[in-house]
Amino acid sequence: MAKSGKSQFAILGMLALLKESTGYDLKKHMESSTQYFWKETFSSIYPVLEDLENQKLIVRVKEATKKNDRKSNTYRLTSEGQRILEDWLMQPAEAIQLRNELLLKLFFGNMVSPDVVIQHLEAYKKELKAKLIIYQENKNELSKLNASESLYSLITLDHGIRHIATSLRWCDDSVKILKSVDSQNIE
Amino acid sequence: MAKSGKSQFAILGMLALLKESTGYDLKKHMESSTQYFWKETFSSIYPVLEDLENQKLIVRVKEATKKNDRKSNTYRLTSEGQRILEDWLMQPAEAIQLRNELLLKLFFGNMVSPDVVIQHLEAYKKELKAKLIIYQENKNELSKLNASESLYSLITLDHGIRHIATSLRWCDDSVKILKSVDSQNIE
DNA sequence: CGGAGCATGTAACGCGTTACATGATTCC
DNA sequence: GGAATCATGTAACGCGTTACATGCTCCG
Repeated sequence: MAKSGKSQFAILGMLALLKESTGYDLKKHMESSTQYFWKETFSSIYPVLEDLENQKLIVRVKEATKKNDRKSNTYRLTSEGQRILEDWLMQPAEAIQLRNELLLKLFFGNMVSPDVVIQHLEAYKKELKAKLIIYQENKNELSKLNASESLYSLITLDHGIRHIATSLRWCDDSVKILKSVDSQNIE
Repeated sequence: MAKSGKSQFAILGMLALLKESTGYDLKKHMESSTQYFWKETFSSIYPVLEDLENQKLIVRVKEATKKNDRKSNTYRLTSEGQRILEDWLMQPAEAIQLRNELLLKLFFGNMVSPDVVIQHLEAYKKELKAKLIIYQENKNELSKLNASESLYSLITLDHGIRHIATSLRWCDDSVKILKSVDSQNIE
């Protein structure tokens, strides 16, 4: 019953990292670390947490007893939860199948003016640049920690940074191509 | 009623490209062109086609009359469909929010042996290499056409190829890092 | 004759997202 | 006092995926 999927493992993993956490805090930490490849909403976190508790994969170490500190539920992994998490970590990851609306629009680019396509690319560039700044900041922060703590965060973050750089170059090159084609048509 | 979302536009766009097509053929063409950033299943295509017809965005130009050629329905865009498609093409594309299971597993990499992580990366590399070959073949095919026909296909395909190349390099570099860390711990 | 490919659909399910709803606490 | 943040949840919806179900035709 209730959610099953991958959210479960994302939450389990995050809980393992934090040792102890509330649902709220789990989300905050995801926002500052996994946000670019994994997000959860409160609407999935709380039911999943309940589910996980029912499955004995996590335990509530602090109850929301109406009048204690901040009416928050704090959870911790059980050894069974630890085992399930490790099992999942060892399974091969399923290939992602993305739906990229920008690429879909570009693919149909000949149905509109090249200017429209160029505008889409420019807007995308803007997004990418903003993201790049954030990622670079994150990277700087992580670099201050010792390697054993930040190793895997840095590897995943590096993935993001490299892909942004690649996208940025692709945007620039594509815009150039479109502009040159456009000017040829005008002549 | 029935599907709305983006599938609608993907199908509308593909129909515009093909001028006339059956649902089956639409899917075949997507498989050989947009598959790496957009896919549709028969279970979505047929209901969407019905929906689109009800909305007068497409018309059935050949009916499946039990005993005509192959009992297939052939559709074509209406001018209204053309308009709706162009409207959508001009709207800014929504940012994709991906869920990348591989990255999630890597992020939690310190909970398992580095070998497990390396295996994930190697498996991913294998996938990427297989894809790269297909994309490169597609690119060769497209290069034979004249530029105006293949321009946008090449741009989107190029996006895929570049990102694969980037991922491949990232995998290699990450494996190297993990192996060096691993050997340090053994000492 | 048999298998691959053509062709169309339905039903159920999974599962994430959005909107809705509430209330305490901290800080300015 | 009021905004921002902490904190938790429910209900409905959207919408894609999987499994199921069927039948023709072309080719060897």
